Amino acid sequence: MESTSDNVRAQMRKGVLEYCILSILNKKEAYASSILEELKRANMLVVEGTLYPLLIRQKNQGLLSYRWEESPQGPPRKYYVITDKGRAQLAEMDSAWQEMVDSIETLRK
Amino acid sequence: MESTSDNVRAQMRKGVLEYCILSILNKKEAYASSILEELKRANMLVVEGTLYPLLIRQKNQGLLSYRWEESPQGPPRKYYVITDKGRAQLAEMDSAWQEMVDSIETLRK
DNA sequence: TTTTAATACCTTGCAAGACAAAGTACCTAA
DNA sequence: TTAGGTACTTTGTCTTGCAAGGTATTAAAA
Repeated sequence: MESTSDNVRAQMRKGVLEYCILSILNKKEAYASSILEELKRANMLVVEGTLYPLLIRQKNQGLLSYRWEESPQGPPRKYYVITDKGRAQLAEMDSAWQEMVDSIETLRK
Repeated sequence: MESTSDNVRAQMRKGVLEYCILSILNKKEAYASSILEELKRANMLVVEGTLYPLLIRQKNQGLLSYRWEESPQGPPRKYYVITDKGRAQLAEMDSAWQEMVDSIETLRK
């Protein structure tokens, strides 16, 4: 049982997820599960099957790097860190996002 | 020759296109080519191969209807009109959009 | 009267990506 | 040694954006 509203939100989230990930990692390095929690807090819910491939793509593009770190409990964590290239991309995304907000406002009048 | 910036913008546009179409048609009925021009004016450039299937999908969902009208020059035009269901969906999208703007702001801090 | 150009709509095939679901691996405590 | 929690990864499906090519109508030029 899923509302229309959920579909709408899910659809809109697409394309901005990369921006969200870079935004989160720009503040503080993080591992996938903690990123999921932060997205949840911001009402930008995403699932594992979406996030993991996305992180790998961004890493392959040189926007992120990572290092392994021991966990207090459970298996080691893969901490992702934003790179210089990632920060440059984030700056571009800031402009792109602001432009899109303006465009929508124009269309809505 | 395409800049990174173009990719970023194209990526972000995805998922908001349906919102743009409904926004445009909420103001005034329009045919595909005129919708393309309005999107271009708002810097939300889209191509025919994206727009036509999208209009058909929205029509099949009952968000739009259409009627044929003679053109002053050339073949007849298919004017799309937003339906009551389409307006309800647009209202949902307004909330969804505003929430997303807020979420991004939260993430960017 | 054929050809050209402009306008308009539509379809096909490919590729990217979101997601559900299932799988692998590590660690601790009962 | 099994159960449960944490964490990362992969597979398969479905949707959708888009390039490219196609069809149809009209009017004006050659």
